[in-house]
Amino acid sequence: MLDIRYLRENLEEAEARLRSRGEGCTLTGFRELDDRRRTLLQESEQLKALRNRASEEIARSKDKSLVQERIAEMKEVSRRIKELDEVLSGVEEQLKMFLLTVPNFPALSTPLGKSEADNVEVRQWGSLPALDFTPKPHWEVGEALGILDFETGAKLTGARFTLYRGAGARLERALINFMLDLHTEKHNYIEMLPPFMVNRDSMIGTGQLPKFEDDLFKLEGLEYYLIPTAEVPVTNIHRDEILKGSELPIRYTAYTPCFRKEAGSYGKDTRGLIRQHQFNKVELVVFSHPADSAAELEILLGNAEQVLQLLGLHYRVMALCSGDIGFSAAKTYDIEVWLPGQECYREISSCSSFEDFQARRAAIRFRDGDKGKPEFVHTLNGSGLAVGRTVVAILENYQQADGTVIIPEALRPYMGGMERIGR
RNA sequence: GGAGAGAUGGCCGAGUCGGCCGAAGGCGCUCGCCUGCUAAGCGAGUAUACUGGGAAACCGGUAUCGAGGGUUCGAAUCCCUCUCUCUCCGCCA
Repeated sequence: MLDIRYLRENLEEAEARLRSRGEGCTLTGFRELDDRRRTLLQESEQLKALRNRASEEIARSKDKSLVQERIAEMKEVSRRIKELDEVLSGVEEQLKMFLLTVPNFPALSTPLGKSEADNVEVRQWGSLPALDFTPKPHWEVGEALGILDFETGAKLTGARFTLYRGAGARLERALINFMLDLHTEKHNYIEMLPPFMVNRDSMIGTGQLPKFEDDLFKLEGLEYYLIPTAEVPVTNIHRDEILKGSELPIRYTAYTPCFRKEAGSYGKDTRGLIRQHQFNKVELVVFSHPADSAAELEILLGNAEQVLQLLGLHYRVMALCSGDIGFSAAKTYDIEVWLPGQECYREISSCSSFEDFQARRAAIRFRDGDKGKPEFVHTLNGSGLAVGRTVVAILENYQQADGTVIIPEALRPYMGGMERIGR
């Protein structure tokens, strides 16, 4: 959510900043709604002040006829207040809905651009694997090894669900543990295991709702949603709290499955593990002092990159342009891993700073020292990494001519010493 | 699922027959005093949001005692609904 006072005082500037996200991001109607609200509020509050004074007078006064007169007057005042408050709460609801559906401002350091094509490559790490045969896509590798079973996944549930078997299941679990250990032991994150369903307030807090309901799985008969990312429960841990400035930055990591409807992606990435309705992810979440959030984003990105480096997987880092960053994000880096079987880079992590956008929605604040006003923290998060896509990258990059897959060294301790997945 | 108890400020906890209750008291915390040091003691302060005024310090108004609604001139206090927590029984990993 954007700062309503900033909008009030800098509406033109605000619109200009939003415009870099593309068409359709306007603030039309804000001024009128905001003015209307304040006019109604002032009138209502003045009447309430009058009523409070009269009520006190009634309580103290011994003059019966004066009391009767005041009561009669206040009866009318109360009726008027009720009328005003009904209109007011309607206007406030509209204003709130409006504010909740306006996206974040892109950060100044976010490159300007209209689409994915305008994203900027920041760096590459490693090099393309030298394979002396034609690499296969991971679904072929995985099916041939009997470790990925798409057909049975579809039988059990439907399209975009996969059954992992044997070493495949083990590989997924190994990666989760490897990532969590890395982030907790080397990068100072505290491990969390949150609920995989959250309520509506949590979804509003991080920005999934009210605008993106279509992407979420909702439980029948309950206001609970399956989480699309651990970002939601983990960021909301501190919803409605005032943290101590000295506690910041707070770093949490969490493994969770993620559930996404992937509405509007019909026909896209239909084969393999790339786009599933359910996938595993290890997430990194940081609550930062506002002054440090830019530096924290670089640290977070580095922590995610470390996973790929230890696994020896070639990748590039892209700075997303203003037209491509997500609704809540001010700045986003995507890490794209090289997939030789498909001859392309694919997103395996997305690391973002939301600045105070989520903090304002979720009321996550901090106070420096003991006096001083509470301020909104900055929130950040990133995948560290998407586990299913890491399996994809390993299968494609470490496949051998004979169809077996070498297990990256760093992962072997987590695979019971296994060095290679064969038939 | 059945029966009962509860939800008050950072924490504990009071709140009488509805008014003088943003809310006693204690703890904690902050500042000051005092004492070789520490502990103890003494004094003062210590919620948040919205809103009006002001360059600001700050001053005024409104709201908030789990959430929402109702009764009333007036609700932490009375009534209704919901949520959550706890205890007992049942069931269950």
